[in-house]
Amino acid sequence: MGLREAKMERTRRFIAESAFDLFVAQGYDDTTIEQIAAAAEVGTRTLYRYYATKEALVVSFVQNGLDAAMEAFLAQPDEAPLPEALHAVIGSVEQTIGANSARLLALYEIFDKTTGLRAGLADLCWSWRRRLAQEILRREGGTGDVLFAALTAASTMNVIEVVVQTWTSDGGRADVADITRETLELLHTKTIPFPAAG
Amino acid sequence: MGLREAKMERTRRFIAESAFDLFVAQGYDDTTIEQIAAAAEVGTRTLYRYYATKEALVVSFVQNGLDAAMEAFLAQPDEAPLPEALHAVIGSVEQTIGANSARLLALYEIFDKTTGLRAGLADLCWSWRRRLAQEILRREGGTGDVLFAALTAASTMNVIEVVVQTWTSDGGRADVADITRETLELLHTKTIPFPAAG
DNA sequence: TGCCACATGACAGCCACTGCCACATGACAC
DNA sequence: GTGTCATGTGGCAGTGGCTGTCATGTGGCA
Repeated sequence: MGLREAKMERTRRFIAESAFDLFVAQGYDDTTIEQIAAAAEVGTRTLYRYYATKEALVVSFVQNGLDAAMEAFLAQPDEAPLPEALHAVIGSVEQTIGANSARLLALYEIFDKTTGLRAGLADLCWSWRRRLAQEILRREGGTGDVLFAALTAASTMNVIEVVVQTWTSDGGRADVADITRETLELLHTKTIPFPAAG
Repeated sequence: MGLREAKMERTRRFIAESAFDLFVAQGYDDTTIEQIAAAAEVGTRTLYRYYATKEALVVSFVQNGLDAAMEAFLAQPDEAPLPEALHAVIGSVEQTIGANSARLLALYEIFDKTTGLRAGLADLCWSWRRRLAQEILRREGGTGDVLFAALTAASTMNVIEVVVQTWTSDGGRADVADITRETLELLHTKTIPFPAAG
């Protein structure tokens, strides 16, 4: 990697960090792009070359975690049983939470206080879920049914949501491993009451 | 209902219609609020009193359909079995599709061409799903587990998504009843491969 | 060292959205 | 009908997110 790319990567990270700090300190809505750019020591035009929207500055942190989870899934060989591959996803999430607990708590506080950010988060989860469904379909040989893949992906996303939600609402005190274990156990004890076909 | 409220309701509808027509004719991004306000014969300031954001002008149509579906669920007595209540939701969606086929197709074309609208739609589905999970939890006496409610709501939302997706991607030619029947049948033939608890 | 590609940042401008205020118009009492 | 009040309406100025464009500066490479 050349000196140029390295500097850009550093700048990219610094911008996100600066934005994050400002959001925590004075809230998302009350922070302007100009302030972030000033704190990150770049022009506003440059900032927009790194992050397309203000929302992206917040969402990028969650995106990084979800990207890692997707990579963990793709790292599993296609021959491995699907539940095992999905377990790798959950494992990646556990690891992400463990490695960024403080930041995650602050992050979810920002999301909580800023209703306008919910859409961006929902969209991110939606895209990720869609992507996972595609990959599941590919693993199954491309001949599997779409609904099965969609439901499986949705369930996985749901586990992640519930785990993160439980963990954060507890203030991050509980052990993530305990929460996921309990959540996954619940998954096996209950069945979804699907409505009957007309 | 007084003369005043009636006029406001008419205005409200007329604004959404005008916006919809413009979006179809020249695209979402290329339509300004001023144009919509002019077409609806109101001031821009007034328009914002009816719809908080430009996005809301599009999303409101989907929202109406989801609202009806939620009402159909709530109309079921608490004593009715859950699958039956959920079936009422699907039924409501079927009905909505049948009664607004032309508009729905145009609507989803707008969503397709405008990537920026995806977030609003995802957020809407997210809120609805969350609400449904709450109501399921309430039906079960409030003592049920959160994950079960969340998964059930997610599955229901998934069925709706898949049905609508299948129907629209077919150009609205197929019979909605056939699609839902096949979708619900699939739900019973496959089980989700939940990962094992750690 | 000179050239090129490209990252940067300043400036002007668009447009979604908001606060504020004057005005008009239903609703209601008399 | 008429006065009065509550409330819907719309204009105007302003904020801030975001974009196109262009001159400038800097790393990369011959």
